Amino acid sequence: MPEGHTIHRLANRHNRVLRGERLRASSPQGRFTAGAALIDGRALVRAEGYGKHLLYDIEGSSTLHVHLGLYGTFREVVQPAPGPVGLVRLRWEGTQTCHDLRGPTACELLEPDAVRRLVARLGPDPLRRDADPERAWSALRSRRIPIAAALMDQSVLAGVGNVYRAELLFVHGIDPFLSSRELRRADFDALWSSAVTMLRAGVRSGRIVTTEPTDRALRGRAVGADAHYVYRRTGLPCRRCGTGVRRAEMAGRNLYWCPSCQAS
DNA sequence: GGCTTATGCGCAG
DNA sequence: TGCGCCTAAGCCA
Repeated sequence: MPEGHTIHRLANRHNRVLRGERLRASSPQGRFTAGAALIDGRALVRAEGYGKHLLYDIEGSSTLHVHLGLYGTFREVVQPAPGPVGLVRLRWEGTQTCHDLRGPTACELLEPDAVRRLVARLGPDPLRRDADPERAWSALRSRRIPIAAALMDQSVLAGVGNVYRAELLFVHGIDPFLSSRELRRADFDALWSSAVTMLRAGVRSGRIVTTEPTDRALRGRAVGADAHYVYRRTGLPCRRCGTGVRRAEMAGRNLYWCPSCQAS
């Protein structure tokens, strides 16, 4: 769900089915009534993903900014759509499809200045063609926090969340407690390259599957925890060495790692 | 059907 | 550091 891959997948989807059309907008829940009225009947020029943020360029209006947070979801149904169920912050409708946004952290209209400020505080997004990995590298060098915390910091790297950070560090055998400024350049290059690959795979499939088929307990389709090396596998044997996967809390989030494969 | 947990993040203190 | 947001999947019965 909502790490960068979800956001870019939604942006792609919305560009495909909503772009160019005059869209009806409403807020059945009532928390975005004024904003919805401002974009109602206007055309979507372009949807864009930036890290975990969705930005919608609306013709003749401000930019619609959506952040799903932990709970937010966008659900699409074919028209004619049934009446909204539950707390729908934004219902956005084209002729063919209807999109219901529930539980977002942010759903607001932003002026160009605010959009620039938002983007300015984000690090490079591995899913964007304009991403400059050097910015992430220098951000890591200038900090003195565990690499596992740095990868979650959206001003260092935009789009990576708790699942990808655990899997990225495992795949490259990096100790999550290593100081960000001690990270070797070769390891950074490998991390960045894998982030691009993993996130792109997530955009295609809509799920986070990081394990290679040869590393999976079951052949073929990755199911549940089978899709990951260490994320949410506390106590289970590491797929590479058999050591029990460990869990610790870091900055209020669960961190998972193999103490044997990821030792400094 | 109910309970637990969560892929995020801003804010109070 | 801990809380609040307030959806939905996964698990159990």
